[in-house]
Amino acid sequence: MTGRRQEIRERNRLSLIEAVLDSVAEKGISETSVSEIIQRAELSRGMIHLHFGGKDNLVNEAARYSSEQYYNGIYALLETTGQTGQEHIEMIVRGDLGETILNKKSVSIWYAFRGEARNRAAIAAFSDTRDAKLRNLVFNAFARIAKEAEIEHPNQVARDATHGTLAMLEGMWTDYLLHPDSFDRTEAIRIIFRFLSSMFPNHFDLGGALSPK
Amino acid sequence: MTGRRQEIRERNRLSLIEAVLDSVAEKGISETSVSEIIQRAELSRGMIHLHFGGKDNLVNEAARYSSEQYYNGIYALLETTGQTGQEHIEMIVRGDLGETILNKKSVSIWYAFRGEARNRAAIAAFSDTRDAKLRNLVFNAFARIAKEAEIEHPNQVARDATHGTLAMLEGMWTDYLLHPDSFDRTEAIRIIFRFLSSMFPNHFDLGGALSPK
DNA sequence: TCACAAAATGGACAATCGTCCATTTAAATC
DNA sequence: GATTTAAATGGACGATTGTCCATTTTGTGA
Repeated sequence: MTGRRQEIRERNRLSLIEAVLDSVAEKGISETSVSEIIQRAELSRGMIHLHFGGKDNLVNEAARYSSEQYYNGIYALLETTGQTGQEHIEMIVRGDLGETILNKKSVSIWYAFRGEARNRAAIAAFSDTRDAKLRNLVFNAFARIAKEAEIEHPNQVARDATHGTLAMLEGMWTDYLLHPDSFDRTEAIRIIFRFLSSMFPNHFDLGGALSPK
Repeated sequence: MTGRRQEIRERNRLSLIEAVLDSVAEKGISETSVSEIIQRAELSRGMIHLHFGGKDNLVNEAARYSSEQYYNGIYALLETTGQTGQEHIEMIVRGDLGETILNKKSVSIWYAFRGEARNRAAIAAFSDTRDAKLRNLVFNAFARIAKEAEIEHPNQVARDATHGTLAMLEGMWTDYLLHPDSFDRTEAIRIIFRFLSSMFPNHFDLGGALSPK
């Protein structure tokens, strides 16, 4: 049997990353120590140095991993929906605010890393990557919608709609962070579509995307 | 000369709080140690224990102080403007995104504390207070606007507009956090008013508030 | 000016931090 | 089954953490 060695190695590596994320979610970054991590991963002290060369690198890898998980989740959803611009937007809004992507653990982790982003270039970079990818998806959808709507300055409107929608989603995440138990996903989604249906009445209503005429 | 003793005492107390905020802004929460704080405040090691009973209490006080500063800033602006709903909204939007309130230091501090909010009840409480006060101001303004606009369900619309606008402001702060140098305040403001002018075309345009007819 | 007391000092302290490496374990190869 | 070697272990290490208090400083009132 070959490869077993490497298989265990990679499993341990992943255990460390997941231990960091669990700890960050439960206790915050400042209480995520080496002792805390290896205890959760049920591995020995030296493993962090062996696999990552130090605690900081491990934390950075955990941030990257978490960021990739988010984007993969959104992207997977996009492949299950229709191809109109408004369908894409609806899927992104519903996905970004759905239980799978927005939950207590993910939001704790995300904001914990954000809080460190200003002082850790590596973490800021992953935060950015996630943003840029999503922004592109959303802009392409709004660009199509704005063109179809036959309004003036469709490109600028698409840019503004992208910026505004993403900002609103971001703000909804903050609401959830601060009040996870009273947060109302349905209401959050309706609010976003209320704004979008005012801007593009032929493409959205309060319930989400409209079929093309 | 009496009171001089207490005056020095309070100045030192404040120095400690400001030292915490400076350190959090520059190095993040996890690197804000007792040594770092007393070095910045140019005071002795024992002062933290003497004035606050421990480091955690001091950090909590710093979070409260910072939160109060924000609200005071917004509130001061409100007193310099007209009294229509749309003027209030415009002032809050412009104020919240203006240099005085939104700058590199304030945003670093705010997001650093947010990242800890999930794991420190005291900090979450201040975060909430700031939110609740602002939410109230904004809702009252939109309630007047929605009533004037003579639309259906004015109360629900006002609630949604409040929620959406605050979420967008929140999202703009995040943009600034991640890209303080390329962030465009004018653009951010225009985007918000683009959304608002779609919802309330008689009250807003891309430039902000409209005079009542 | 002197005695009193409040405030500030700065070092001692145990606990914990992250790093590193000599040693042990166990998979892979012969 | 014996040998090789990569991976994992866990304790030693110096540095740093936050707390606390015996001592010193300094403003206040007699």
